[in-house]
Amino acid sequence: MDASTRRGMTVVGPAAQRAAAWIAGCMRSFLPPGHIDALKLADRLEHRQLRQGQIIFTQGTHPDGVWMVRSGELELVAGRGQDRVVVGTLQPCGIAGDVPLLLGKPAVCTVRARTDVQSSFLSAAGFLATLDASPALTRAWLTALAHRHLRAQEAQVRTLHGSAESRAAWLLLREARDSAVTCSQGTLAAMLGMRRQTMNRVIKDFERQGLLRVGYCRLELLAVDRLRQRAQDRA
Amino acid sequence: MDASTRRGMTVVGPAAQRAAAWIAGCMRSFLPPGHIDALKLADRLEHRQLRQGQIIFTQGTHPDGVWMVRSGELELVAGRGQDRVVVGTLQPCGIAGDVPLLLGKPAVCTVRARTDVQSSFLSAAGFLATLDASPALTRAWLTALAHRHLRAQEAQVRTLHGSAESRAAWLLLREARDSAVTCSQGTLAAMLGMRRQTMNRVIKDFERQGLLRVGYCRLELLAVDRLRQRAQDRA
DNA sequence: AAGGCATGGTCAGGGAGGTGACACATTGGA
DNA sequence: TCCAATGTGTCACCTCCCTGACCATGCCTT
Repeated sequence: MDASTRRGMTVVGPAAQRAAAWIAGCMRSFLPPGHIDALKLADRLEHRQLRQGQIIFTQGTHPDGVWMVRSGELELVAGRGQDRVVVGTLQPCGIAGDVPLLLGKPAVCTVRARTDVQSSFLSAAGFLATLDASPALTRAWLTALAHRHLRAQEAQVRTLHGSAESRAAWLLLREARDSAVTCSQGTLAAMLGMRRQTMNRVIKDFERQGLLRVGYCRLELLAVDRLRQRAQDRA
Repeated sequence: MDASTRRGMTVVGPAAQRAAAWIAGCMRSFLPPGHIDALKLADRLEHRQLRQGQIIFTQGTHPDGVWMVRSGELELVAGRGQDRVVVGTLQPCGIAGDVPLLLGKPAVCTVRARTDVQSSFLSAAGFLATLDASPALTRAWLTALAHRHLRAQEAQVRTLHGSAESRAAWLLLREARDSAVTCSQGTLAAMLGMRRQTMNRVIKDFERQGLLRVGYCRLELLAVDRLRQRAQDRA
């Protein structure tokens, strides 16, 4: 924890300023540009590094704060073993833990670091205090949550119907960063409620058709346009 | 439209007061009790009656306001024909249209009145102005949206896995009002991404086992506890 | 270098659910 | 009162995906 974050609200250290700049970047579409309130939030943040595989909170428990992803990826998991379902992933600027805190209910998902993750942590008290202190941030948070909700609804529409091929193509396009998807085929399957074997069959078909290249825990998308077409067939 | 809603913010008519009481009831878990801001919102509301089957906005268009359900049921639909998917339903206190307005994006679902519906309508401008004017209401709205988001995530977890039986049992429990589900079997099937025939098979099985009674566009749940058990088998 | 563990690749068999079809019931409006 | 639209009930067929199994490969730790 940076000493400058201890000095209170009036004096703001360089770490907090960097954090504020990052937050403003994250919420650039949700906050009036250059709004000073980002600093109020940045001041309460605490940097946290997560190792790959680390679990930050578990299904059925109350998170003790909010995590905001700065780099790396988190995944939201429900169930275990054969019934493991990956409800979603959080890439940079993603937020975890706020919904259970707002509702005072235990989390419905376990949140796990898929890669090493740099994150900003905001304690439960700090989170609620920030919302009370800054209407502009509350409004921005509302918009950010609306964004996540829309994404979840889209996912539901896509996972309810369509062949394994079309759903897989859609998922790959959604999960890609720089035309590459970096997670195991088993995890991809768990995002669509299908089995590893089925996902592997689809992926190898795609590879044979030159749509992508397969590596270890890595898929490189070679023909995004043709994949997009596959995603729309029999939607 | 009530004349009293035209008199401005200072004088509040009885209709607005009734609306405020209703809103306070809806958001009782989200707003500090007795908070005066409910009146600010109630003052902008306009009563709207919807006939069964009426569509209030369509997938791909921009809603011109926010609808809040006072009685009856709305359904959120995506796709058409064979690919029709029912993403969710809104029962009393449900809200439609706010997410697209907040994001400035077109709606991903068509919203349709499943029954005759009494609703309160809030224009787009009124909605945004209300959020700007009342931090407490913004905060309440954030919590209400968190609630919907949690519900959507639960739905996704349940629809990704499990047999037709367990998913159907879960859905019936969720959609029931007073131990009865009032919609067609086709619509129930569309909520789970399955076919009418499959849903019918499951329902008739349930009926043979005494779990429910089948009517025209109506299912009466007779053994909620045993249904709940069915919902957990092979989750 | 070696071992353990996670992941990738593949196959045969079986079953759950989709497909298309048809008859009948119910509802609500002309 | 009749008719069209919508919903219910059921069937035979067939496809797609799950199941369980097995081995190969890549990665990390010791």
